[in-house]
Amino acid sequence: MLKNATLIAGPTASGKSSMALNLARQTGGVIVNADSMQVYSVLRLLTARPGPEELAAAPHRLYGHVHPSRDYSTGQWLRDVEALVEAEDLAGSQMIFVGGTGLYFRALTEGLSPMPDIPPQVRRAWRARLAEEGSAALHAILARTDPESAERIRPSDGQRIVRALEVLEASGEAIAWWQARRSTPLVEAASARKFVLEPDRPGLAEKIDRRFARMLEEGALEEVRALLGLDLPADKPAMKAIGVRELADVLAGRAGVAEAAAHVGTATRRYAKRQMTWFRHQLGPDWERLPA
RNA sequence: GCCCAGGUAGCUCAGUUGGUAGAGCAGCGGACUGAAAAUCCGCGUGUCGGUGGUUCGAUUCCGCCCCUGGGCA
Repeated sequence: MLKNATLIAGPTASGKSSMALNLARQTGGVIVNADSMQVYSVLRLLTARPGPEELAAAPHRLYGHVHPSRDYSTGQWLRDVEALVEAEDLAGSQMIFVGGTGLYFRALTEGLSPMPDIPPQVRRAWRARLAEEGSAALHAILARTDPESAERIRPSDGQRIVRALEVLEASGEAIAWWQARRSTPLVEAASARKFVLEPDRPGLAEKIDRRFARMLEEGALEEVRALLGLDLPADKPAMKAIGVRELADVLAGRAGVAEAAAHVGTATRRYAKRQMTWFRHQLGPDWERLPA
């Protein structure tokens, strides 16, 4: 278990990366990415991953190390962190986890339930049925096979319904059975310094727009062109990064740059709002809230 | 200056044969255990341009004024 780690959570564009960098410079610590999109290799600009200067100023780990064709996940990230600590013998060093994915922080400090591997064909089959039959029909199936989970999951929440169904089919056990247990947390919460950045909304909205303008100047369109060149299925997580669909529309001539920028702004503000809601209620009072 | 059209939510607009109003978008609140930048749920936030008048009652009808767009001069 890692002691004395530093955790920095915050909504997108709140300045958490530079806070982590400053801290790493002072302490000689290692920065570890806790953001579900910054793991993907081709999306450096669009996911606001640290650039060459930042990377040179302090060690950064788990950034851009995943090919977008892969289905990454919280569990995979946790295993990557574990392997990293092992491989580089980081247990005694200052580790700084930074990112915007609340679930990753929870997995880190509270552990994650063990889950069965899902055979790809099982996953594909349920997803296909979701697309064809709709979430309510699958919820009805879940109500028969795993009534407890069906009770907790809304009939409209297709993603969670499919998850419950695939875990049940792959393992023969209900997802609640798996979730009742938890792995030992990787990070000792009590000795960790935990920060949440809480920017004011209007200021954040401005920063989001300025940042996207900069992304465009630096070549975000080319980045999306490269991603599209991989010809990946639309349901790959990397394809869902904010800006991919919008800039794909620009490349295809379906939208202008200004229109795309407006849509990206809206989507990013909503994302930041969801992040802030998550941090507000899902992270405990032991997290120090910092105005940003 | 005159003649039209319009002024209703942050934006674009609907509507009320007179009983203080509702859509879309934006926004806000919330849920969250391997897709989490995902997925899902909930919520109109309003001097109906201003001011007089008619009326039990005006955002609605009438007068005047202001503003915006178009036309004629």
